[in-house]
Order: sequence, then structure tokens, then C-alpha cells
Amino acid sequence: MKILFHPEPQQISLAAVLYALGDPVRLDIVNQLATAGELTCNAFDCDIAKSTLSHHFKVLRESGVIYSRKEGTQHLNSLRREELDELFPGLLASVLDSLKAKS
Amino acid sequence: MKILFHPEPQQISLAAVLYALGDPVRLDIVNQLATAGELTCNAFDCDIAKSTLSHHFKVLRESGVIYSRKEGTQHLNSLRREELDELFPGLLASVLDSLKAKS
DNA sequence: TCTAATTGTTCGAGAATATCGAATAATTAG
DNA sequence: CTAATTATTCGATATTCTCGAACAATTAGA
Repeated sequence: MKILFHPEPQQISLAAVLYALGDPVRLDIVNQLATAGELTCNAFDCDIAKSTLSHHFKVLRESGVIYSRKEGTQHLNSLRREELDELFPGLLASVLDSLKAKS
Repeated sequence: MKILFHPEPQQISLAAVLYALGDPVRLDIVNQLATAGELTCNAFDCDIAKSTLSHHFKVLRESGVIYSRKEGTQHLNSLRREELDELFPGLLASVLDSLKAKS
């Protein structure tokens, strides 16, 4: 079983986080995670290839935006809210607010 | 003389703005613009090719992050602060604060 | 236990994007 | 009108994105 890489807080860079958020699919993932709390990759509803979805979750995870824990055959993903808010105060909140304002 | 494209506020998307901000060089540009107010492409100090720098300014401009006005042979660039803050309240402020906190 | 089902990752190929140096365009200065 | 300044465009190379197919890991059921 492979261990998933997660950056330590001091390794998380603003540019990497913004880059990870700078994609419509990944923004959608973040938005759904903000509502649902924890989601498997599969539970995310969209019409892109699952290998691409796997890539998007990897980008979010390796940039420090989400945390993934393995449970059986699936991965449970959640936002690293507290850590992100400590590193970049108000950033995630403004992104989520903007997403909600649009829907 | 070519007219530079600038998106209207309603055309500016969150994903495109975050994507534009998700690069260390472009973040640095934004940071310097926040301090200086208005800068030419040339005034930005870094060691990358000027063609690449031109590309970065284009990404920032076409995503709606900066405004470029032509004056003689040079382009004066500035942040679209009010419009961005109206569209995505608090976003740019949190980004700039995080940049300042790091330096 | 052995097989099948479920959940994700990895791999290879083609498309899209980034970076660079050189060439080009546009404007100003002398 | 020539030279200098500022920035964009172009062609080549390198990296990244997306997809389908194959693979790996775990669980469920006969």
C-alpha cells in the first residue's frame, strides 16, 4: 500500500495553492468538499475521465489544499481549512464565498 | 496600433483569476503592482526572458487581474483592484496580505 | 478460498501550454 | 530619417493536461 504525500504547512506555497484552485474542475471539487465535508473521488459528479479526476485530486493534495485518507478501497478527501486559514488568512473563505455567490 | 483585450467585469471568472495568480512570477508582478501602483513591463525586475514576461502580463491582463494602457512605446500596468474586490470580495486582499507576510 | 466487484492509480499517446532567443513592430528622440 | 526604446510575435523545444486501457489494492459473496 502506497503512502500519499501531503506537504507540511511550512511547505505549502501560495502560488501552488492558487494554481491548484485555478481550474474549474478543481474549484468544483473544493466547493463540494466545503459542503459535504468529506468525499470520495468517485462521489464527485462530473463527466471527465476518472484518470483525469485522479490527477486533479493529486494536484489538490500535493499543493496542500486537501487531505486524503485511505479507507478500504476508497479515498476520503477533505479540505485543510484550518491550516490554509492560518497560512493564508481569509483566502479560502473568499474563494468559497465567491463560489457560493455565483451559484 | 493594436488594441489590448481586457475582459468586462462580468466576463472575469474566478478560475481564470486564480490560475493567473497561480504562478510565482505573476504573483511577484502583482505584488510589485500593489506597491508601485503602475509599472511598465520593463520596470519589473527579474531574470526571465522578456518574451516570457510579456506572456505573463498577457495572462494577467486577459484574466482580468491587471489593466494595461499604452503610453508611447511602453505599457503601464495596474491592478484592477476595485473590480476584483467587487467580484470576489476579499480575495485580492488576502493574497496581497499573504505575500507581504512572507516577505 | 477463489472469484467478482469496487475504487483509484499508472502508463502511453496526442493535444495544449510554457519558455527561450531571434526577428519584428510601434513609437519616440536626435 | 536614423537610431534607440519598449514590447509582441514566431519557431523550436520542453513540460503538462487529458484520455482510454491496463494494472493494483481492497472488500464482498458464493
